[in-house]
Amino acid sequence: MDMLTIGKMAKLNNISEQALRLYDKMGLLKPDYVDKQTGYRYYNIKQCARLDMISYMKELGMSLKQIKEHLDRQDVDVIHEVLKRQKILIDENIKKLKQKQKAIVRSIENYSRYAASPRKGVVSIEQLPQRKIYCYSCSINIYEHELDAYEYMLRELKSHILLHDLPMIYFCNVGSIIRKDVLDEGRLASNEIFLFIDDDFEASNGVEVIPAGTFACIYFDSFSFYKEKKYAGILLEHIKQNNYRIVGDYICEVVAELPIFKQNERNMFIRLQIPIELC
Amino acid sequence: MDMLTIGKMAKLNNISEQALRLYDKMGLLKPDYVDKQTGYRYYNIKQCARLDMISYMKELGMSLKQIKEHLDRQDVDVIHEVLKRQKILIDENIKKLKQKQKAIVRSIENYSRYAASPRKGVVSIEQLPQRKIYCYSCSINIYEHELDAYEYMLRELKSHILLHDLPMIYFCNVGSIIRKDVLDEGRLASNEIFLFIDDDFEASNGVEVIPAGTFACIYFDSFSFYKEKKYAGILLEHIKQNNYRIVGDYICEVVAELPIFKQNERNMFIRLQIPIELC
DNA sequence: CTTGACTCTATACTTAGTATAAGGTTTATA
DNA sequence: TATAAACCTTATACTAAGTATAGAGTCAAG
Repeated sequence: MDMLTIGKMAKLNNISEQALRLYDKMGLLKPDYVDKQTGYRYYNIKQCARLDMISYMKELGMSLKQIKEHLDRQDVDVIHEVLKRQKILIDENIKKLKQKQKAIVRSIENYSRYAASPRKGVVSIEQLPQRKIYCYSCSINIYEHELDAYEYMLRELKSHILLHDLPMIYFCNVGSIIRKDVLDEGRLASNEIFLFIDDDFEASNGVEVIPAGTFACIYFDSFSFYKEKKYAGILLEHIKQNNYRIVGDYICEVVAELPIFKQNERNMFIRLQIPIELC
Repeated sequence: MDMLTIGKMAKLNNISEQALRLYDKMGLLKPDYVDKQTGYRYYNIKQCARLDMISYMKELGMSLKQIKEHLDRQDVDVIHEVLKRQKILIDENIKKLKQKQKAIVRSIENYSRYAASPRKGVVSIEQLPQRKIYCYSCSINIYEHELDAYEYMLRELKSHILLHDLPMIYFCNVGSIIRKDVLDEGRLASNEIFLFIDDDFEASNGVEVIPAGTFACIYFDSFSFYKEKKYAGILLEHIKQNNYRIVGDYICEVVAELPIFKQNERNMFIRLQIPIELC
């Protein structure tokens, strides 16, 4: 019966010597024989079985502590149970990753749009697809306040997302909405902000559809409500001049946020959009 | 302009105070103002923008160090690049998780089979579906050696798996195969072990199909080649007695491995199976 | 007998924080 | 104005699963 030194055991199992020493110290895998004089560890090849079981359980997401407990308890049914639990976890994980993936794809599209956007401050007519949004009503009219209030509202929205276990990645693509009737009255007023969400998003409450259609759009950098009012003015004036008919709600979309900060302030790339009918 | 204490800033952003102190120390997010007398940190609500960006980048899988570097460099294109990189990573991740999920489902089935298996040592006739295996040839005839050699071979296989970047989870469902011609000569000899793999497994080399069909099976616990020979004898004798015709390779499948160790040895639940035709 | 490869223990370090202690500050209440 | 509650400070230890390193001892081959 040949004994394996720690180095050979490690190489054989594609694991580090330190890891084996750690397992020894934890009592997870004691060497078959330890030389009392030198402290040298010697392993039996058959101990690979236990090492396999350890890495299998590790792969299933158990901590070394948990693994030790179960192996100590000689618990036959552990694996079956862990497998079942793990299956559920992985299902959830896959679902979350897919959601995240979609949000990332949308983000990528948005950054491309930013890079290839029409000239800032110039009105463009665009065909936009149907989009789904998740609305959140806040206590104040955001156009009556300044950026501080907007930040507070975003915090509210973020807490709301967290509370409802929505993917945080949605948070990077927000917007605000002015309802058509309010706009028709010539007012800029809103107490609604929203997130763009996926088509297959499941939630009964607060989900709304922005229909596909023709939109008059205008792009600008950075943000203040003063600036938004200015560009909204240009956009509305253009619509009036061209005799377009407004057929839906006004949308202010944060297309992308830039990781550049002046005085710690948000640096956003905005697209205002109003659905129209060409008469 | 109201200033936020660390506690308020933390609560507003669903983050711990310690995390904020850490970000301060790292230079990732310095408070707007620090009282020199008391050391109290005071944040501006607008700084939430930077905190949002930090958590967004964190969500995208960047370390705090990386985030700091990019924010310090005022790097506009980071996000676009990180997003693209992240998309690829997530794709891979999803693929791996799906593979793992399948292996887990198979493991669960196997454990159920173990729990509800026919009496040990009794021959049963079973219809088995088509299965795909990934064969690995080893240098020796495994039936001429003892368990030590088998363990060494498993190590070889494991390294092979790692090298070819196959999911390690396959490793929990292995087997060995005795080719029909060898069996027909009345010999128990093999230098092939294999892994059961998924239907959609992509690899041109070494992949083989075990056709669906009727199998004579026998189950037993634990393992030694001596024991396998004994049960193989019972199985073959049964086949001869009943005048069945052997129509394919002999399979020794490790249905499940139990996390119970005597003298550090592997404790396996085995199913021997020989494809037959009822005459 | 020496050299090189190997092993030992002990300690520090990693990440992104959490937990806690001991002490100072602010704010609300009595 | 006194005091208590709530809050803030720094410093240290801890988490998980190791990795990296130093300094000293051991083994095997030539």
